[in-house]
Amino acid sequence: MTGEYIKMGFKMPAPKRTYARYTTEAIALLGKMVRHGRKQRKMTEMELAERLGIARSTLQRLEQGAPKVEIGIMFEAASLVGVKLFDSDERSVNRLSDRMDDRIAVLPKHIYNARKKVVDEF
Amino acid sequence: MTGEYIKMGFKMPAPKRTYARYTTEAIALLGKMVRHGRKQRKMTEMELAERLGIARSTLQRLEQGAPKVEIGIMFEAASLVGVKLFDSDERSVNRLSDRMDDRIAVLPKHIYNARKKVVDEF
DNA sequence: GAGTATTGACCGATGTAGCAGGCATATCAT
DNA sequence: ATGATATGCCTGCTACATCGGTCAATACTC
Repeated sequence: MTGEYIKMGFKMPAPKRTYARYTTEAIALLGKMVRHGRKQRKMTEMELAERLGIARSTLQRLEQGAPKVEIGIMFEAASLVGVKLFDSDERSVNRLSDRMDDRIAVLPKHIYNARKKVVDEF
Repeated sequence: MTGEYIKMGFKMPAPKRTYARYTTEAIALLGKMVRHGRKQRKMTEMELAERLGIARSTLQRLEQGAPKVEIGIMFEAASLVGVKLFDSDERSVNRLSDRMDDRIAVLPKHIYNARKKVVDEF
């Protein structure tokens, strides 16, 4: 029979997560921008890490483009060294956020898909 | 005397991390864009979560703008629902990445700050 | 050149993000 | 109206990201 689950007495090792190349490169680019911005401002890794409240090792992973750093840390680092997210200032981000709310409000609250027939036949 | 450290016999609770308002709102905006993109494509939370290989609860935190989601997941989600990071396509990101390398190569490898006199005097 | 700060690369311990799952509510199709 | 599905919100468990540290190599100042 297909489609059944087997109850294991132990936890299976987590399948390694994969990322699309575009994702990987976007993160790497952001990391490089942070590094560039940091050097332009003549900050050492240690200084920036301290201002961010993180360990130097974490900042290193961040600048190297590790996909598993907290987005909060990454964005905070970026803005701290002068990398503009969204190519707009704070107010613009605010307005964009509100406009997104409006747009979402227009869409249906729930999404209903074509009923999936889980008949599992052939 | 000031500036001394006191060795505690136990570990102090981690000081809660704070984020600049700009950071918080930038993340919230990205989350809303993901939600908007998902609904436009008529995907349910469950569907998108499965395609991303994450739990629905994680996707919810992501769309709500939680600062502690992995940047890899956030970016993957964004590109999966059609949110362009960097306002450019994949090739452009590649070129930008290379150009960042060039720019960084021009800067000094190490940053040397004015010697910090840790004399702790007054 | 000597001296020193920065960086790159590791590593063990531990707090915590993500996961799995449950339940109540909202909102869609019929 | 009724049933079905999606969403909001919550909780305990576990793997792993972060922390804090060390060491060697680099490359800056003087």
